[in-house]
Amino acid sequence: MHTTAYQKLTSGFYDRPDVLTIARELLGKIIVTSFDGELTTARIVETEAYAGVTDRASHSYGGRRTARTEIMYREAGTAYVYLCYGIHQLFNIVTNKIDIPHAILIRGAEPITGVPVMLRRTRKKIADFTLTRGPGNVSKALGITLAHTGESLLREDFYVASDGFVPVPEDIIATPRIGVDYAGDDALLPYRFIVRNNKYVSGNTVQNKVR
DNA sequence: GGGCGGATTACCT
DNA sequence: GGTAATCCGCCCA
Repeated sequence: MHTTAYQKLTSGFYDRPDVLTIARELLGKIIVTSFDGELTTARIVETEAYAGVTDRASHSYGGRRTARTEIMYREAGTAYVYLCYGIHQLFNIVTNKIDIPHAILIRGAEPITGVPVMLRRTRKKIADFTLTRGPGNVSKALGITLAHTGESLLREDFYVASDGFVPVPEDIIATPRIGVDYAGDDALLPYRFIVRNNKYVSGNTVQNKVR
């Protein structure tokens, strides 16, 4: 498997005003990491949009700027990685203009290349659907850590690409986001995008409800 | 300087 | 369905 047919997404893909459109279009795209010469790739099947200062579920709600959230205000195509529950490192992609803190959480992906490397990183023995299902597992399998927060996705060893595949519209479902009950009414917004019937999508209960 | 809780996961009953 | 694991970020003092 070579990456020569992959077209790296450019600044223009990320630098657009509608974070929901970008989150939807990221379905089917491929995350590529080649840290320490170890190539791992996986096709995105689940995303969540976080719509900046007006979104109560977002870390940047109300324009909050801290050492951690500062990354969200950077240029489109920057990686925002943060620690959740003291254990899991969650990978987001910053979108829109500088100072507009939109971000998209990558919640699920389907392994393509480098499964043995992913198995070692996750300390799993078998490559079942849990390998890259759920945001914590996606980062772990692809080797994405807190050290990558603030880094550009336009670089050579960490980016998102297209191989021309696009899910048909009927296979894309929008649902409420997972684990954001604290956000009041905003927890009900359909800002989560999933590929229908894909086993690498988390939260199947919600998926079934929406069906 | 201290206390609390989370954009989760895996393993338990 | 319940909960332990595990720790940084955030807020308040």
